[in-house]
Amino acid sequence: MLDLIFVRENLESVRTALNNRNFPTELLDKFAELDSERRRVIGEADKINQLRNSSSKEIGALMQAGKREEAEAKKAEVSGLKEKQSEFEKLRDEAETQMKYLLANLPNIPAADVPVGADETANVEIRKWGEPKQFDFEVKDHVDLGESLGILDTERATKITGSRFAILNGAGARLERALVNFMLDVHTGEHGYTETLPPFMVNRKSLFGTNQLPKFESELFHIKDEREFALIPTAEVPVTNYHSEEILEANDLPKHFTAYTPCFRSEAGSYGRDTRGLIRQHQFEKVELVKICFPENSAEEHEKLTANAETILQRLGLPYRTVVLSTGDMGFGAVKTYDIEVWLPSQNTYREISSCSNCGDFQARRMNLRFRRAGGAKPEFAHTLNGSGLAVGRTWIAVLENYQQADGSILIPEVLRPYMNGLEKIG
RNA sequence: GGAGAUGUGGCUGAGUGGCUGAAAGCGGCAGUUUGCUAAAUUGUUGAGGAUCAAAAGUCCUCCACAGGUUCGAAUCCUGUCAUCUCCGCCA
Repeated sequence: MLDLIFVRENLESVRTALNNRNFPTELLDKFAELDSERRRVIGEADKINQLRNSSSKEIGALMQAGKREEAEAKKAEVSGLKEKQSEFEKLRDEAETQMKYLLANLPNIPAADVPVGADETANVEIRKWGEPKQFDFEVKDHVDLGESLGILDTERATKITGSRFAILNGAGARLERALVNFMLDVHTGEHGYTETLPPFMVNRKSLFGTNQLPKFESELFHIKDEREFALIPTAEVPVTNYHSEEILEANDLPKHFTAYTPCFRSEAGSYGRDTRGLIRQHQFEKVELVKICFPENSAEEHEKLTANAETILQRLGLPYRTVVLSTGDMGFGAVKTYDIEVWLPSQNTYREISSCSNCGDFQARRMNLRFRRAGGAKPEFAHTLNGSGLAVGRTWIAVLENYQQADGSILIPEVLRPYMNGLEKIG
């Protein structure tokens, strides 16, 4: 959420930012009018409240002085105020709600160094690691590999649940678990993150805090229950909200969390895409990285977080490239986003395996996450960052495809072998 | 699932209708004192919003949350949520 006063004072640069994001600006067109109306009705409501408060005090004084008749006269006078009061409070609440709706639906302002462009074609590759391996046989994709090895079963998952679900078996399930443990060990042991295991369901307030609501309701799986919980689409939701509604001490910052969770996405708008295999599932596993930090450090923390995610791919020996998303391709709440894309031989291309975003104070303002600098300073909004470190399902795919052998077996990357009971090869 | 209790500021904890944005203590901050540490002592110390060029000042809102009663509510009433205790059930 953008700051009200910031929008008021920078209306044109906000408009430019929306245009660069291919975002409609009609909400913004209503801003000035709504802003002055809001201030007007707040002023009116305050004035009435002030009159009521002072009159009530007078009544109290008169009662105490024993002047009953005067008090009764005053009472009659004040009771006439009630209607007017509730009328203006209603107007005020309405204006506040409308302003909040407007602000809640405006995306974040991209950082100055984000490439301006309409879509993903304007993304800029900033580095590349590893060389795609040349195979001297015809490569198979992860579905063919996994099913012939008996470690992947999509048909039965469809029977049990539905499309876009999968079952991993035997060494396949073990590989998934090995990847999770490997990632968590590196992030906690070497990168200084604190492991956390959050709830897999969250309330609507938390979803608002991390921008899933109000705009992305349809991408969530909602629990049919009067409590209105939803399954988490990413651990970013419960973990970033960890300190919502709090004022942290300066020496509490920065906070670095890593969390392994399943993620649930309805992906309502993507029925035609990636229908085969594990690329796009309604349920997938992810190891997430979340940081809460000082505003002045968030850009640097963003670089480090991205590097932390890349480390996993390097250790696994998986070729990847990192791109910075253009203004037209980046997410709603981000100031700047790096996507890490892993090489998939079967598709002969790089595919997203991690998305690392600096959200600035956008989420912190939504969830009222603040900190106080030493010396009793005014509370300020913290900055929040998040990134996948990594999407485990897609890493599983990348391992199968990049480490496949001519006979259809899978060589297990060295770093994973200790997590797989020393197993060197599947198949 | 059943029965009961409780929800006050960073923390502990007073406060059963008006002078309470809220006693007291702790913590924090600033000063004084002490050779240092520690201690003592004085003062100060919540958040959001409106007004204002800005600051100061003034005003409004907030005692879990949402409603209600009243001229007036932290205080009375209703609902929700959370926590605790006991019983049941379960991993």
